[in-house]
Order: sequence, then C-alpha cells, then structure tokens
Amino acid sequence: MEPTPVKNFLQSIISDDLANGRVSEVHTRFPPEPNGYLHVGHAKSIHVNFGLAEANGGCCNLRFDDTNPEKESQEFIESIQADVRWLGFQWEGEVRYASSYFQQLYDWAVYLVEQGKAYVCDLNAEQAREYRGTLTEPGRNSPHRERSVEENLDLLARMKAGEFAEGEKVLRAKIDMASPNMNLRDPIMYRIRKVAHHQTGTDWVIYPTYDYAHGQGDAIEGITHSICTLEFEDHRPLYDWFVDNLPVTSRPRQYEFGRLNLNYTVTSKRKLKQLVDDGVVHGWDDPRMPTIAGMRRRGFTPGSIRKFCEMIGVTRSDGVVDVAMLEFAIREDLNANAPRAMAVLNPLKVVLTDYPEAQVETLVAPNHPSREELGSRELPFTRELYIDADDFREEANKKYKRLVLGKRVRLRNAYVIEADSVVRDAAGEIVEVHAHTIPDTIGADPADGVKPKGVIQWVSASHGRRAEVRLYDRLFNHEAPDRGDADFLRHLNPESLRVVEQAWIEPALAGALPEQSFQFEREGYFVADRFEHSADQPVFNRTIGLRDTWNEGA
RNA sequence: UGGGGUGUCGCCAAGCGGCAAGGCACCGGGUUUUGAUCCCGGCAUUCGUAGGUUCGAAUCCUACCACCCCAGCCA
Repeated sequence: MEPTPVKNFLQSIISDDLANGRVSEVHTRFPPEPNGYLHVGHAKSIHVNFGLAEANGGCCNLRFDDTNPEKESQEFIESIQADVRWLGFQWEGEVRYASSYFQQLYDWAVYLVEQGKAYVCDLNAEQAREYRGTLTEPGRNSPHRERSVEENLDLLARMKAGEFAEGEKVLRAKIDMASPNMNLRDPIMYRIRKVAHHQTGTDWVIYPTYDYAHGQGDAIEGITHSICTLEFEDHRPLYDWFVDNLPVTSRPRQYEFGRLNLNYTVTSKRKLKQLVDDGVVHGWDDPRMPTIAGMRRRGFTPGSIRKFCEMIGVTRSDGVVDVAMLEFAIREDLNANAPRAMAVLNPLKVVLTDYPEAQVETLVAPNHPSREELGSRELPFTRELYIDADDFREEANKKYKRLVLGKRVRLRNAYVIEADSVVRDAAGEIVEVHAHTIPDTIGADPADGVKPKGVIQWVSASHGRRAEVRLYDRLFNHEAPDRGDADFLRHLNPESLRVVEQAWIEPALAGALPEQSFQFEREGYFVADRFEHSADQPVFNRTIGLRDTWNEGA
C-alpha cells in the first residue's frame, strides 16, 4: 500500500512540526461516536487521520467517543471497527474508549474545582439558556458561580454518588460568561444521566461532555495532531483551555478541515437513521446508503474509496463534491480489475435456424480485454440464446449498431449472425427473432467482407442460468436533498431500486463468490450480493453503469 | 447587528510577488469483437468586488460583498 503523496495544509503543518521539533512522531486518532454507521464523510476523515499517520511513519488510534450512553450501542461499535478494517486501515494497539478515562477525567474535574476553575451549577436547562445570553449579548454569571471550593467538592461528589436527579445539577468550567465565543461561557463539563453505559455499565451517573473529554483523551493517548471538522473550530479555545489548565503529560493540538459534502446524497447521521427507521431503505447497509457498509454491499472497493478521498483533497473550504467523482473512482478500479462476463437483463430469444439443435460448442472467452493473466472461461454456444430486447430492432437508422432485421451483428466472443425474421405473439409483440450464423466468424470477420456494425452480449438459452439482478440508482433525484428545512424525503428517487427477478447470466457466473465484482459487458459493474447471493440463487447488485456517451437521435 | 471561518473554470483543487498545475464533468477526433476502456485535442487574458502598493499581484494593503459555523445538560 503506497503512502499518499498528496500534500495538503495538514501535511504542511506536520512537516513543519517535525522539522522544528514540536513533535518527534505523528500520532493521530479517528474518534467516532458509536451512535450510527460510518458513512462516506467518515471515510474522508479516516483517510485523513490514518493517511497522515501512515505518510509520516506515525500511527493512528481508533477511539470511541462514547460520552453520551443514551445514543450509543455495541452494534455501532462493532460495525465501525469492521468498516475501518475493511477500508484497509489498522489502528495502533487496542481500540480505545473515552469511557476508559472516566475516572481520570473525574479526578481532573476535582482538580479544576480545587483550583477554583470549575463549579457546580443548579440552573436547569432553560435557566441556563437564559443566563447564557445570545450571539450579540453577553451572558450573565450563574448565581452559583461563586460557591466555595469545599461546597463544590461536596456537591460534585454527591452528583457522582447519585444524590441528585437528572438535570438538577451540572459541573461547569469557570471561564467567561461575556465571551463572544459562546463555547467559553462557562461550558458544561458534567451532566447527570442515570442510564447504563455500554462500556462502564452502571458505574457512573454523571457523564463528561465532548468538550471536556476530547482534548484530555487526546493528551492521555499522546495524540500530536487532533484533526476534526470545521464546526469544531470555535471549540478550539476551549480545547486549549482544558489542556492548559490540567496537569496533562502531553500537549495535543487541534486542527480542522472541511467536512465532505456530496451532491445527490445526504450524510447527516440523523437523516440516515431516519431512512433506516422509516423503512425507506432496507437497513444501514442497503446498497443505496452512503454508509461504508452500504457502499461495500453496492460493490465499491476499499481502493476506490481511498482513491476518491485522494481525488477530493483536504482543505478548509466547505464545498460540495460531485458524486460523479465517486463514480469515476469505482469505475476506474473495476475497469482495471473486474473480470468480464455476459448477462441479459431484458431477454429476447434468438433462434439460429441454421444451427443444429443438439449442438453445443464450447467457446473460450478472455476474462479481461487487456489483462491476459486474469484468464478465461468457457462459454457454451447453442441454437437458442437470449439477447437484450434493446439490442434488436426491425428497422433502424445507421447510428444503431445492434441487430436489425436483415442485418448483421457480432455476438460477443462468438459468431456474427444475421437476423431473418421475427415471431410475434397474439398481441403482436415480438417474442423471438430467427437468425442464422455467418460461418467461420469466431475470431474473424465474415469472408464476404460485410462486417457487422456492432457487438452485443448474449447467453445460451439452454445453458444459461437465472439470477436476480438489482439495479440501483441514486437515492435522491435532487442535487441537494437536504437543503432547507423541507422534508428531504420528497426528493427520493422512485427508481432508486429496480429488481430484475429473472435475468439470464452465463453459466460461469453462478460460481461467483459473494462480494465478487464483474463487469457485465455493455451493462455495467455488478457485485454478487454479500449476504443473499448463492450458487443456487444468484443475486447481483449493480454497482454502477458503464459510461454511456451514445446520444440516440442526435 | 457578536465571534469564528471560506471565497481560483460547471465541481474538487494546486498556487504563498514574476506573468493561472492537475483531476472530475463536458465537447471534438482516432483505435476497438464492450456505443466501455485506451489515445490525441479543446476547455479561466483570469483568480468574490472595488480601490491601492509594486517594473510586476490570485498572491501584499484597504474597504466592501457573498456563503458556512456557533446561543444542546449532542458530538
């Protein structure tokens, strides 16, 4: 795995820090809260944190920022680890938990109280809001701000002991209620929550806030560069305040970068959860979800996601990346690596009237047009086969390069055929095309010099296999589905999933393993479903269609 | 109207006083048993706007404008 050669502003900072001795090694961390599945935005953060560590010979921790037990669960802890590993990253040592530091954090809180820098406040949530002031008006000091150290110590101990009800008291840092930075108006360090924690059980009834826990967690782990997204920029003075006022043994620095926004996509955990809870999709790993698990099931590869992250770069400006870039990254990967195969999604029977009924020729087709080392597979050729209904017309203009009555077409990896007549059902619909083969056209052009105009895929009617094929498309048909406050669900693409129950696939495809990717020639890239595919009942998901520059009509 | 940020091609993004990289998308042309891939070519006299400094500015200064974030006992 080659280190990222890309240079961004974070790398510049790190290079400087290394050069001037501020740090002797690089230690980053990826700190998700286990309250949902990781999505493509997290992939960027993972790529930044692990990538920077890797590129500078350092390491990166995986730390669960589990300070709010109400929203978190073990399910998410497991899925997150699986996703990070799948992306190909390895964290330093064991998985870390902010909750492992609860005792240390508490001791430090006592320390701040002793220093007169923290106090217990009895204001309820509503009162606290009033005292906090507004963006343009300063706040007012809490009436409890000047409690004695002894009283604060006693109250804090009793908070910890469970003597007070939720919301009755909080521990606040004593900073500046008039600060223009709202985060510095005596921010809350501890709140009472009488709920069990997924890691610490019922050991605690008070839980530290993100602001109080994060920087200290970084310091405990020896994190040198604590990288987060732009919205935390205003928190940096607070981050620094805690680290500077506590006897921590290392001094981490926080840096912020712009979070990833993708058009035609929502990446807010709340909205993703809603899609799952409302049953709009079939779970966090639905192939239409921008979650890592969903993308994996859709057929994205770790390499394509990493490539995408490299393409978009890391800056402090917040833009909206075109989802076409993501699509490019996966096409590029799959074009280079996915074996080719043939499948017919909308079958139309073709009978080769000159081809003996009992005859079966075993043709050999290369698995990749330019990578011989990917081998080849056998392709049974028979009198009856299926082609895609879109690949036949009774008549067409010169631009149409497929099968036309009275004209020729190349069957991919097989013969050139010529269409002679059609068979219709009672309703007048074409149900069969009768054609004949042009002799000696395997690997050769017709001897009479009349070359076919195009090439189409096919599957033997007698030797082909049936498969379910799920055609996925973007979940939203609006560029910015969550812009504004209106319900983002109204922008759902009604055709984000189309299931083809009975597609025909060439026999070799039945041996596909779950998560194996293929290019179904002329159709797109497909992956055998991670959970529901089997040799008996093959299921393929369309990852992404082939680039299509054909303008019919033009 | 407080504080913190960001503004370079439709999108992402280099550039850090010497005369606008690259990628995506798009548009031409060539090769091709995938209308794919691949290959070649095109695509910002201009860097949010207006002034100023300078021989010279996207890069420095000033003012203005636009957009994003902050008033959770969420992260």
